[in-house]
Amino acid sequence: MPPAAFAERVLAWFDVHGRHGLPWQADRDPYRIWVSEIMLQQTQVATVIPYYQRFMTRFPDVASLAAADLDTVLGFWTGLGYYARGRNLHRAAQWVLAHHKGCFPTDPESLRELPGIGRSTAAAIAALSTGAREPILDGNVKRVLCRFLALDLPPGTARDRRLWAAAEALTPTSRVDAYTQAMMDLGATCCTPRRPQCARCPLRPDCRAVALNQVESFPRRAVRRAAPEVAVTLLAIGDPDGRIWLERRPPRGIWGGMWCLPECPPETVPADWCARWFGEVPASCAALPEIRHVLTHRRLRVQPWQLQLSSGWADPGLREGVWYQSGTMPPGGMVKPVLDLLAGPIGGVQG
DNA sequence: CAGTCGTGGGT
DNA sequence: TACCCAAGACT
Repeated sequence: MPPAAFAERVLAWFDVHGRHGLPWQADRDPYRIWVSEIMLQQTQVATVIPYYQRFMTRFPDVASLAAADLDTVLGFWTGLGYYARGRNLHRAAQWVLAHHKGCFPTDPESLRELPGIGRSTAAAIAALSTGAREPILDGNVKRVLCRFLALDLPPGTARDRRLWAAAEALTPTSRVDAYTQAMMDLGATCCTPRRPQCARCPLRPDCRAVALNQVESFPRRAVRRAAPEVAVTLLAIGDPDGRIWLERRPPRGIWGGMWCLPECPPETVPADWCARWFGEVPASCAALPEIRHVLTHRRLRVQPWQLQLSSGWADPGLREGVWYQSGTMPPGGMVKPVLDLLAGPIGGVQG
């Protein structure tokens, strides 16, 4: 099957069955496309849409994003996960202001200089915003090509080399923007990881995985170890005004740059920790129901404690953070377990 | 280069 | 329930 025929079939399918009304498809503004591509990394379309709408309303152009505080940006990223994307997005916007006079680049070389943009994302932005012939290789395309070629290699650089070569060879010379969107749509809605709808696939007649009757065997999966369980103790310390103490997590690592309840080291008694850092033994100290929170590489057993300070001048002095009134504007991005606690046990009781 | 980085949804 | 995985990039 010649490459031109491959693209023709994919495009014909796309014209009828592709997704055409997505919020980031209204125009070819590279800034808008960029934000969508970053949000869509490892995140499904349905999850992204509300976040994208809010984000674009608050940051309609790269200048407004660059001018904002990182806290404000991460506030709009709260709940999306992989918060390095938000941090990189903010840094990249400032890079564009400094090095491109606020005009968002569309060539792959300039795009690759921006933090958070790898080879595939750079190609996607270029292809979608200008129609340049730049092959992409995201998870959708990898799955489609692994099946079409019955490529029986484990995940890794060797397989990626083959897939990039195939993607390059199959990318057409015209309608590249539509083709790029088409391949992603095909993978997301037809050539799905499980229960693929091969009967509706334009590539079925020439799909080698179909010929082998082993579509779901491709792509080969990585052997993955179970995420280890980690115990985390979070302290919800209330002041006499009913506010909760929040701290910003270090810029790297889990929940980097996000606001969270202070972590009490294991083997340390919460009341002692409070006395150590707040100079006051709390008037009350009670354990709340454990929260189980799953991340990619860890399963957290979050043990929250609720502590109440009685001193009218309670001020940690020794720690960086803020007193947060539940229900008001958060100081920045908040992590999911803390959101849950503030919406439930903490916010409800403390008001 | 293998490990790291969130969260929600589907099965 | 406990997996799997979803428009990857970075170290």
